[in-house]
Amino acid sequence: MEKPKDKPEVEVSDAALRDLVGYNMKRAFNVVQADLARTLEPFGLRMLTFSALSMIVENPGLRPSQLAGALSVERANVVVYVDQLEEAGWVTRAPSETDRRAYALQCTLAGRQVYDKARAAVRAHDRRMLDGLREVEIAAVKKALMRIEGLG
Amino acid sequence: MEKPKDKPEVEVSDAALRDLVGYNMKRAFNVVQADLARTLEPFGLRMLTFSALSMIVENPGLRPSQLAGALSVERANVVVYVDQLEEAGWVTRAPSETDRRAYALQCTLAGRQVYDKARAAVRAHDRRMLDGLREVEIAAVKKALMRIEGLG
DNA sequence: CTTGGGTAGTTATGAAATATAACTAATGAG
DNA sequence: CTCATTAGTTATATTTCATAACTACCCAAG
Repeated sequence: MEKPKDKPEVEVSDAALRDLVGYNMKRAFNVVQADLARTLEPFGLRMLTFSALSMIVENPGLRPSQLAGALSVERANVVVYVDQLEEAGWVTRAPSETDRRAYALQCTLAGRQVYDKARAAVRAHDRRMLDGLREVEIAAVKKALMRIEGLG
Repeated sequence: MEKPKDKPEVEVSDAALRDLVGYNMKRAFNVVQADLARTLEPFGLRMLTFSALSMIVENPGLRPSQLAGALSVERANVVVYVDQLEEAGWVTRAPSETDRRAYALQCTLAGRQVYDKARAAVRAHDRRMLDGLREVEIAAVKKALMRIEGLG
């Protein structure tokens, strides 16, 4: 049997995987995720705490279980996000008027201020990620992504 | 001060996040990842072990450190993937001819067979994810994803 | 040849994200 | 009132991924 040669200098090919949109999506998303984390870090936010804060700003009085549904995460994990946002003084847990088990999540003035700044930074990050793409291409990407999401 | 109302029945809006391509990408990728995991599970493969196997099939004699670079993961994690592939009898660690520290990764006949079947299933999964999109749109998505990846 | 800095693979470990199970308190239908 | 269900929480397990340190080895300078 002939010995297997190793490839110390030759370029590694991933052509078979490149065919797959999922592979390209994972690699692109890794880049986006890393850049977004760097973008949010100065604000003391992470991807999911920023998303949660955004949801609370957009939907005042939102309840944790609704937040879990909107973010597609478990209720148990939402507790951690809200804890962090509450400790930072950006979100409050007000008692619900209609259900004594539930809370109405509200964002504070400080929360609104950090959100506005973080949102501007995130939008700049998003534009950076799309740099060099034409509007029609961006639209195609958004449409495709939302269609894919709808399959799940 | 007026009491905060909660929103027990109203639909939760994520419009601010929907503007961001990164948010749409994360949600779409979650769907893709879940479907891919279901697709690979019957073969005893996961996303990264399938990717590793594909790389080894495409690049016989590949070395673990090269595999780490190609997959953008740490060398230490590659050990785990190769361990799994080796235990399943799909990949062998042959001694390198040129460097006694290194291994030349080879896929076995059984490895090639499971790869061919898994690859067909993954390609079907990929087509399923793109169902309803036109060729031009798919091309735009691929181009955009590769461009975004190039920023990292 | 020898010596020292760097590299390949491995191991052990830690950090972070995410999921599961069980608990308390409250709701709401019958 | 009773009881199955739900909201929020807690504790815990799992998984993923990165870091540090180790051995064996390579290689180039002296």
